[in-house]
Amino acid sequence: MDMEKLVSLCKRRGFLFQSSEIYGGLNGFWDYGPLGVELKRNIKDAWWRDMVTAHDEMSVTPGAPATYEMTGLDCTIIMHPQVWKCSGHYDLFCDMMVDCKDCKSRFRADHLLAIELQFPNSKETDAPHVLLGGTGEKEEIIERHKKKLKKLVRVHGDYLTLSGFMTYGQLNEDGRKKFICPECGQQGNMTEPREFNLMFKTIVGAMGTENDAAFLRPETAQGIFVNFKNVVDSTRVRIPFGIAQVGKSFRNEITPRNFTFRSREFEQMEIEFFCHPDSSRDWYEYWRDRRMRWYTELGLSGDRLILREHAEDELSHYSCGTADIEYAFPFLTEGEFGELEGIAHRGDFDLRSHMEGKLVKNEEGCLVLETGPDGKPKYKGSGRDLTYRDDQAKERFTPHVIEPSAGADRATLAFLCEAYTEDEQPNDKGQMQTRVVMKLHPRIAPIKAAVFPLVKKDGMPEIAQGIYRDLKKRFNVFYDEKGAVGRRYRRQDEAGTPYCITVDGQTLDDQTVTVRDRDTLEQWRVNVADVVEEIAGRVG
RNA sequence: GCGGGUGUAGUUCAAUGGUAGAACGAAAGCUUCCCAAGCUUUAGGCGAGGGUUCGAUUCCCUUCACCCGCUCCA
Repeated sequence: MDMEKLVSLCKRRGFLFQSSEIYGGLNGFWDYGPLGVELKRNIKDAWWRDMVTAHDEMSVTPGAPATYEMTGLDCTIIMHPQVWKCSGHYDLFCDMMVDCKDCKSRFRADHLLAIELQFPNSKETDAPHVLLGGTGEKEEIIERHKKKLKKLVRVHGDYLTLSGFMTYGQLNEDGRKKFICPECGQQGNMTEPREFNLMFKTIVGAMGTENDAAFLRPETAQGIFVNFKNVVDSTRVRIPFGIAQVGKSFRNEITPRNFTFRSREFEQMEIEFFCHPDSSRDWYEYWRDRRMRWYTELGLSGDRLILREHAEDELSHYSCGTADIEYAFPFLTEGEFGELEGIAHRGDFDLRSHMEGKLVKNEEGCLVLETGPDGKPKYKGSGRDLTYRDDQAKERFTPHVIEPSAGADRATLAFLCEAYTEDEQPNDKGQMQTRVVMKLHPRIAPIKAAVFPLVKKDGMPEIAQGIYRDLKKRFNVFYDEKGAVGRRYRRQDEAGTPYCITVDGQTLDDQTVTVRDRDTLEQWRVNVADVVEEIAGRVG
């Protein structure tokens, strides 16, 4: 499928517009049009209903290790700045970056390492002093510069590497002059480390200063963690249980690209599922499979949708298991997949972070409090007790967290891509014509049914309008009496409307109307009185 | 952020240093008994800002956006 065709259909039919388009647009921001807002809301509603309100906490859901409860939250976008310091986002998202002025490569100042070389056997008193730049292991960095090294060794003899890495950020001015770019080999050509903010910064208070800086949330999850105790205290939920939240998040992405796939303002659908450490692995597997099934059931086909378990070395420092649900978006190259949702086993990292302060992994692989140069905690936690007391087992523990975190905009985009179909259908003269049809699952289709009088006379519009009013009480439906009926059908095809109801001459005799299926073009007759139930039974 | 490409009507595209045309779409009317039909009519555009020029949609610069590649992607 050609992405340009989908983008143009989205604009033409009102699924998606560029934000602030009349002013030239704004990179990384998109608006949902009249059809798009319905589609996206249907997706969010389906998610909320399937995950939260329709969840049966009294019986064991198929595949689940036990019964569990689900509840929801809606937290603010701006939160206390300490939240992001303890969660690790502040350090991670507010980076110092270094660019090579020559080849324009960019590196994180704290990831760009320097290996210092000495040439003790050199006959020259002013023996060359170089710092090899690079990322990764020492051997990798030396390998990267091997050409240059060979030349140096020929002139100056063998070299010694001084022990210990230094990051570029730690180098003094002299060191930076001797630093060699790992990409192009130019020496002393890097910029100073510059601030690079992936979190949107704002000021709280009309007279606020930099001291009142706050951030728009880069994820919804933290609102759930900091409210964990509130939920436990106010709802009588017992572990295992999950808290769901749908809401906007913001990231100053370096390269927003690929339509809405990487936007700077986006909406997440997240669950933080709290369970006992001993059963966390089982719950992780449950949520991984449960979430995968959700997409499949709403129409994302098997071969374009994959579940990808992360390799050990790909895991975040706190995670002991992560899987991505990925979709083969048409704008990606063949064989590539884009992430729709990540299901992460986060252990007790988050709750502990907000109790104790920002955590890091030590040499033994254990999470410990990160300390600053003065030996004190770098970022202090809340000090609140976020452990959980199981009265029945008479046990107190810090719950482990399973996090299925889905992108609502990415899901919407995937459903749009999957739905876009072109087929050949005959026109009224029997000639084959290309038909564009959005084969959206009826449950998420923006318009559930359209009602037409076949022609605008003989009382057909009146009957059709009556059916329209009845349907409108329960569904988003559309009425149209203008022009040829074939044109009206095609319009609905592009909007993804699964059913069209047409009042014709026979209606006047026997009170039946035709129902047309969007995908098969089949038509069958239904009594006017049964239309609402007919549609209800089909759109769920 | 870098390199390349592209910005003309709602969409897809033309033409042009002398202020723009088509197709489809949209709207109105007539006609029409089932899949973008026909006839009539209407509305609608040079991404933005500078510069060169008597005059710029066209040439130049800047900027913004989109596409491709690189980079990045907790």
